[in-house]
Parts: sequence; structure tokens; C-alpha cells
Amino acid sequence: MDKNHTASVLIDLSAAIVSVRGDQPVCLTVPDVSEYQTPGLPFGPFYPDRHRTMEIGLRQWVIEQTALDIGYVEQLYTFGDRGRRSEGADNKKENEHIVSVGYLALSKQCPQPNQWSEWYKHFPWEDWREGRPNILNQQIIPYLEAWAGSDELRRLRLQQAFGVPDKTWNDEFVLDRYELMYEAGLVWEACADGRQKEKISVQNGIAMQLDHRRILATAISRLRAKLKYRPVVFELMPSAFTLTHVQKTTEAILGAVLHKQNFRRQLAKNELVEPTGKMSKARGRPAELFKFKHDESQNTNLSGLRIPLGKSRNF
Amino acid sequence: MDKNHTASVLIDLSAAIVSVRGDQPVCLTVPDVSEYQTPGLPFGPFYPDRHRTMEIGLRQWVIEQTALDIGYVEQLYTFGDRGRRSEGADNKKENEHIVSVGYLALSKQCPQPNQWSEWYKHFPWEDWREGRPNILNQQIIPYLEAWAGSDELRRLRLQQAFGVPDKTWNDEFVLDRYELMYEAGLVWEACADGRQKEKISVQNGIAMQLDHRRILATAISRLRAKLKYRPVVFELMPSAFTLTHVQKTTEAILGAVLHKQNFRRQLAKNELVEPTGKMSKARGRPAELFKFKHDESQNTNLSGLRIPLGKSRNF
DNA sequence: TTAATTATACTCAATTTGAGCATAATAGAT
DNA sequence: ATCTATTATGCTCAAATTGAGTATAATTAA
Repeated sequence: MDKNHTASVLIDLSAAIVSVRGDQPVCLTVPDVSEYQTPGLPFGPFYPDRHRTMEIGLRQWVIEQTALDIGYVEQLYTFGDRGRRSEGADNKKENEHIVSVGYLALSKQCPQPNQWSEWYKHFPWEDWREGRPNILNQQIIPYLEAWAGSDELRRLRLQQAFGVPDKTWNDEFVLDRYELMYEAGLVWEACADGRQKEKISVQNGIAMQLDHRRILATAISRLRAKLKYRPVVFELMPSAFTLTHVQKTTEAILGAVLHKQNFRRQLAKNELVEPTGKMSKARGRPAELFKFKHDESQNTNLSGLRIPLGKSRNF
Repeated sequence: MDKNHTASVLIDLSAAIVSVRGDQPVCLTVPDVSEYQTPGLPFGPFYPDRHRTMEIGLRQWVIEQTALDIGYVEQLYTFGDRGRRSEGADNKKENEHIVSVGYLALSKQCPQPNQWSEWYKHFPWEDWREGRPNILNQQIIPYLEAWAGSDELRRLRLQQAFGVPDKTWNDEFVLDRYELMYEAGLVWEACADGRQKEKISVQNGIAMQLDHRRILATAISRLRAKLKYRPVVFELMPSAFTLTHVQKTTEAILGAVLHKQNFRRQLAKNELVEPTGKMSKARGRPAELFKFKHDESQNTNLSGLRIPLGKSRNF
């Protein structure tokens, strides 16, 4: 085994810090500085001599920079091909090889509204709560069909990621869909990376710096999947909440509507919440306020919500 | 955001290359060179200027070093605290900060038997196929109980990871269990890293170099989880196989026995296999030979085996 | 008082799961 | 030949879970 390493790299810890504002999932972004006016995820370098683990390093600079209380943190993926730039087309020092380690963090609050960017502005095709997004049939699918042409492999990937023409939409394939659009040159980042010569005509969601939209797509995929077998929603909820509030938050993340009674049945069966005795006051009948029945341990083994997906998911 | 990186690191790509030999899951290891005679996982450096992505880099040196046909490759986790060594207690250059990116790879064959190490020699408490392993009640649990003492958090973690005293064993918590044993000083690596002064008396599974047993634990956790929702078993099967063979392979990985008829019902329902027309010849009644009904695309969206876990899992 | 709104209780058929029994086809022993 | 051990496969059945309703209760705003 060759142990003479010749290439050293710098490590960036990038964080998709997620919260929910109203009925919109949001993500902390940093003001755009580049010429392209694209927002980016917050990131900071990893100093291996200062922090024992990368998660400690991440928490450190998140606290320093944002003063946010992030309870839940999870490593997502390590990308070795950062900006995926083709050679020389950049103003960065070329010797600086950067590996980015993406993290997902969840925050109960999201102050300073302008610092938080709504997920579905970057991924308009991922929000199915009002039915199938128009952008799919009007823009994305036709372009992708043309891109696939008669290439059998491309058509299969298209079918599995976007469910065309007959399969159903899978809410967890956010990353697959984004990657496919990237490859097909349907997102701005593909131009920036030099894969696409001309600027694309349609704006398929707001672009982000470097590979940040890819990291956010990974975060959404992971969070949507996790929601179904671990009670992570409660990391996004205040200490007391109504059952409808939990449901709305879940629906926001999944980008889909759920059957109310069945959702509550799952909560009840898994004993995830307990009543506080207090009531909420809103428009209609007051709802009981609940709190999360947490296990004291962070790394809990509760069964999460087995999401009974409502209808209107395919077409 | 502070962009003046001061610390550069080297990246090692470590691979848990998994296969199944007979009824034992195995993992490719490299001959032991250290004074401790402990085997290690194969690993190689990542050269960012030579390989566009880390996965490409990994495949490259696996092909070069092992000449193995690994189809399935998946990134596991990136560890920033490698050997987790306390300061100065090592013969390595202290300035060399190494970050290891762990990968899981699956191989259909495993030639050169002595290069492959059986999982359950490193994790004897994880194989429940013959019932609850004796080592749990005889060694591990008593030590962990003592370590936990009256610390409430420790007791909760113990309960959730090992299911003591009343909860059930969860086959996916391999990493949680290993980490707990590491913290409690119950595995050799804890000594090596200087967390434990004296050598531990009992050998709780064969140790590995650096953090390699932790990477293997991560691999086992991930593979056990994945098996239940993606048809990854077939990455470990030859082109034609009997249904019993699939089941034995699945059981080997899960470390648990399954209900035969229900297992086959799942395979049938999900249309994961199709008959080849040929028959196997063995001791009893000949079994039909099947092949995996693959979707041509690697990144397939098949539903995997929803594992109906047999009984005898708790106690 | 009425309408609109929201919450919650309860029902019911269809499906899926967990666990079992019964039968079929082979090799090897008697 | 025929019995026995062994493995494969078909079929049943009750319990649990899911998907999708209907009905009713408690509020606010008009």
C-alpha cells in the first residue's frame, strides 16, 4: 500500500442548517458575494489540531457565526469534487484542493428572516403539496426527454428519478433528480462549472454557490428519508405544539400532504408525544398542546413516523 | 467567514470490501505489520489532482491492489479523528493530520481465503443465528453495567444499544454498540488509543488497526439497514442462485434467522428474481435456479427485501 | 344564531405480516 | 423397492397495519 501521500487538501465543513418558518422549510444562507449574486451555504474550515472531531469543529463555528441553537447534527456526505470545475476556468488558486464535508443541522428557530432561504425556491419541482408542480411538465421533463433521446440508460435513470412516464414520484430522490438535471445542463451550476456552454434559458430554481445546491439536495433527501423512521421532526418544533403543527412541519419537509387521522394514529401508536394539559387558541376549535416524549438520550431509538402517504402523489 | 485555512490534511480512503463465503460474511483485510499483530482494512491515499472524485480514486486503487470486481460502492462516513490517539503516544509524525473516508464495497467473489476476515470474529456479539451469543451475558453486559453504574445517561444508552434489560435487540445498532464498548474500554482499540491504561483481560473480538473496526462496524450497520429497503444482496450473489442461497446470504449479513416462506413471499411480491429454467442439484429436493431481475440501471429503485424478522430475537 | 373553521373520535375494508401446516422431489440407506 | 432424511415449495389463517372514510365537538367571526 502506497503511503507516500503527495497531495494534501483543505477541508471545508459546509452546513445545511434547516428550520421551518410557517409552512416553508428554510435553510440558512450567507449573503451573496460573487458576481453571480448566488447565495451559498455557510461553511468554515476544519482545523484538525484545534478540534478533535469534525462535528465539534462544525458546532464551534456555527455557534461563533450564527449564535444558533442547533441540537441535531448529522454528517451527510464528503465531496471530493467541490465546484466540479473544468480546468483553469476559475479565479481560485489551482493548487488549493478543497474537499467539502456536508452536514445537516436542525434548528428550532430561524431569526433574521432574510438570512434564511426557502427550500422550494431552489427546488420548485420538489413541493407537491399543491399538486404536481407545473414546472415539471412545462419545463423540466420535456428538456430531460430531449436530453435522454434514445439512450436507454438515460431513459431508465429519468424514469427512476422523475417517475416518467408511468412510475410514481418518490420524494426521497431529491439528489438523484438534481444530479440528473445537472448532467443534462438544466441547472445554472452546470454552466458555472463549464459543462454547459451557453447559459440556460429557464431558471430552474435559484442557483447556489459551488456545490451548495447539491449539498442542500442531499440534506433534503436525507431528512425526508429519516423522518419516516426517526422522530427528527421534533428537532424542528418548539417545546409545546399542536398535532396539526407537527403535521404541517412534516408536510413541509416531505413536500406532500398527509392524511390527518392516520398521521395522528402513528403519533399515538409510537407514543412520541404526551399532552401538556394546556390548549392552543386559534381560529377554530382549540387544539391540545403536546410535548415530545423524549428519551433523555439524544441518540434515541424511537420509531419515528411511518408516513402514510396521502393520495395525489402520482400525477 | 474565515477563509484563511491554516491546516491542511491528508485523506485516506479506507474500504470495507465485503463478500460472503459459505455462511460467513467476510471482509478483505491486509496482512498485519504492526507489533500488535492486528489486521487492518485496505486503504490508500486520495490524490485530488489525479482523480476527479473520491469514489473514482477508491475504485482505482482497489482494482490495482486487489484485482477484484467490486460493483457496488457506497461512501460510509468521514472520520476526522482517525486513531483517536491522545497526544504524543504514537510513533507517527504528529503534524500529519489524516482524515479517513470510509467506503463500503461489495464483491461477489472472495479468492485467497486467508486475506478475508470473518465479520463475527471481530464482532462475536453480532451473530444471533444460533441464538443469543453467550459472550453478551457472560462478558459484555456485566462489564457495561458496571461501567454505567448509576449514570442515568449511560444506562439509557446501554438500554438502547444492547436492549438491556427489557428492550429488544436491534440488528442495525452495530456502530452504537461498538462505540459504547470503546468508551467503556471493553475493546482493545481503546487501550491502543490510550483511553484505557491496562490491557483488557478478555478479548472481545479480534481488534483491528487504527479506527478500522469502527469503519467495519459502520459498514455492517449500513449494510444491514440497506438490505431491508434495497436489493443489495444480489451484489453478493453469483449470476444464478437458489432462493435458499439468497436467504442464507441475507441471514449471514443480518446475523439472524428468517422465516423461509415469508422471505420468499417478499422476493416474489417485489419481483426481484426470475427463474432461469435450470435446477440446482444438492442433497434434498432440487431447487430452481433464479437470477436477479435487474433494471439495467445500477442506481435502481427496487424495493428491497422487507425483512420479516423471525422470532428468538429478544432473549 | 349561523357559518366557517379546526379538532378529534370512530369505522371499515383491503392489505400486509407473522407463523404455521401440508405436500413434493430428490439422495442415500436398508 | 421402500423407507428416511433433507430440502423445496404451495397454501392457509389469524392478527396487525394501512388507507380512506364519516361523524361529531368546540371554537371564532359575521
